[in-house]
Amino acid sequence: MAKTQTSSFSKAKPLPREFYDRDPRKVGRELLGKLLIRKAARGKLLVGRIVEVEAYLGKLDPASHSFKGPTARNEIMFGPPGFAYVYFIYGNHYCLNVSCQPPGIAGAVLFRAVQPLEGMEDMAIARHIKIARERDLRLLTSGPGRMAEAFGITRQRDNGKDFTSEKSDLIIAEPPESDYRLPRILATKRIGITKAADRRLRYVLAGNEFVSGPRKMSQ
DNA sequence: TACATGATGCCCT
DNA sequence: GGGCATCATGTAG
Repeated sequence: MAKTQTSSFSKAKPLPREFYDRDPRKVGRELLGKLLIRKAARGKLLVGRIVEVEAYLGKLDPASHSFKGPTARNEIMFGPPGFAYVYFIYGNHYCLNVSCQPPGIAGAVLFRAVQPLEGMEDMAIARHIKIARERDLRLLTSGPGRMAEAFGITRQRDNGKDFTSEKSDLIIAEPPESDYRLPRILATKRIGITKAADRRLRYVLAGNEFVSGPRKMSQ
């Protein structure tokens, strides 16, 4: 592990708006392997490789928050693609999504887990946990609520943020070239929903340690 | 104004 | 594997 003075991720450029201007199923699959980057205070970075996402298909999808049409909470999903939709759930947790498809058409991809690559110390502080061994790293970002907490995501701070702006402190970028080869992608049922529960709209990187919940095809 | 619900995680068996 | 904390939001009244 070579320690570098400046992060190899500091020059990462956000993916363009067009990337998100498509069906959430396509966006979700293609987000796997990409980097979620939070530019924190004093030039510090939090970086994770996206390993698990779920697609939500707006008015075509009873499980989507936007199924019944726009409200104050979900309006971001009805706006332009590439913006953060953050919601609070179960009285405890925030979950991070990115809006997809053109204005007027709701759709989103939920980020469920990333593999931490940089800023693990700060993530551990944000999560209020200690990392004693390698396998504890899972506790940082495996699961949507954990991941959001590790990255300091809140609705107040991040809802409506533009993932595609160079000025944004929350972006998604292509990993540096040659650094990574994409594994196989598995499509499984989504987690924790009751409506449209049989649709395989959860996408995970096969065999990745940091995927939350089932890592194989369920039935 | 009241109430039911939930795209979760943690702790206890 | 199961129970539960805890509150923003939507919907009904």
